[in-house]
Amino acid sequence: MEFLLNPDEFKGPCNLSLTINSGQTSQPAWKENQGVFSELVSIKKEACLLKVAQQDGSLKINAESRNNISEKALKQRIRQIFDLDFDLDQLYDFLREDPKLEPTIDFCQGMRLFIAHDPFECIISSISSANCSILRWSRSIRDIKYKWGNPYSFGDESFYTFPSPKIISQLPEHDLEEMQRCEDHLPEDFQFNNNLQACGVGYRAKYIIKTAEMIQNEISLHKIAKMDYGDAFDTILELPGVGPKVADCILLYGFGMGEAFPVDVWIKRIICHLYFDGKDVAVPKIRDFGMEQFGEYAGYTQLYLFHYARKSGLLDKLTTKKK
DNA sequence: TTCCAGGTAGTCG
DNA sequence: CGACTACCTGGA
Repeated sequence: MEFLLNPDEFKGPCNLSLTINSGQTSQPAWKENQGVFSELVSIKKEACLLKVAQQDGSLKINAESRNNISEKALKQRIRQIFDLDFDLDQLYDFLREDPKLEPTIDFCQGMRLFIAHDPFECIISSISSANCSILRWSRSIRDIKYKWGNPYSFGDESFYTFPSPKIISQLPEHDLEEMQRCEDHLPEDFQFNNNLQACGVGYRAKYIIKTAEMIQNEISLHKIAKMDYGDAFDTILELPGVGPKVADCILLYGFGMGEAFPVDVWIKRIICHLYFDGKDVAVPKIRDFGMEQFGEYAGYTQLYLFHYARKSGLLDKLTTKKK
């Protein structure tokens, strides 16, 4: 199935590449080939290979699946993933009211939240991203999918689903545990690599396993999606490896809760520079400030400020000045 | 080679 | 509460 999603079907501009490549921690960037972005996405429980490309202001959508999917369900999913129901022009009106935020508009024209297509994958990605580079956690997620996800082939391309909470919860944590579970007689120099730590997640392996177990047994993602932001925040904070920053990333990029204001060290530096005269203010205070100051636009403001700071050279200035 | 980035959990006051 | 530090790993 192939069709165009025209600009009159969503609110404000949409820059696909900017949205997908802005380093949001919910999911690794989608596979790109000559401007076409592809990913295996579940639509009404049906595995579907989505291909999305920018065509002027429109989005060109191509979808393949074993069984038929209605165009309506497909469109709905696309709107959700790229946050197309959010009115960017309204955001720009808001940003223009603050001279400190106004410059971000030009740098981020058309950039939207890139909402995770799989909330569980988003949670594991976010835990893996804590204290870690984008390159490293993206690799880990890729390895996890490759090792334990279900493969789907479309033409000559292969994609893997992200494994379920049940599967992750039962994985060996590291080499030693994998060795202990193995009853076969193996050569002396056998390399154990079917464990989580072998995917480069480091000490987060135990958090990931325990989190998967809790999601499997006691915490319903379905319910979190329906909670208000405050309750959802308190609930996912219970997951091991999830602190305030990761919780806000999950709620923003995984569940589309726009009032979340994830504060990492970069955002802290940017906010201290812009709003506190370069003074060092503690992270929890920055979070309070952001939520109070930016309200329902806190999430987008965080996204825009970060991208703006990176592209304008402000970020470099803040690191070398070390303040 | 050593050093360092970068959130969370744990400990201590 | 706030301040401090260990934690895996990969890139400088």
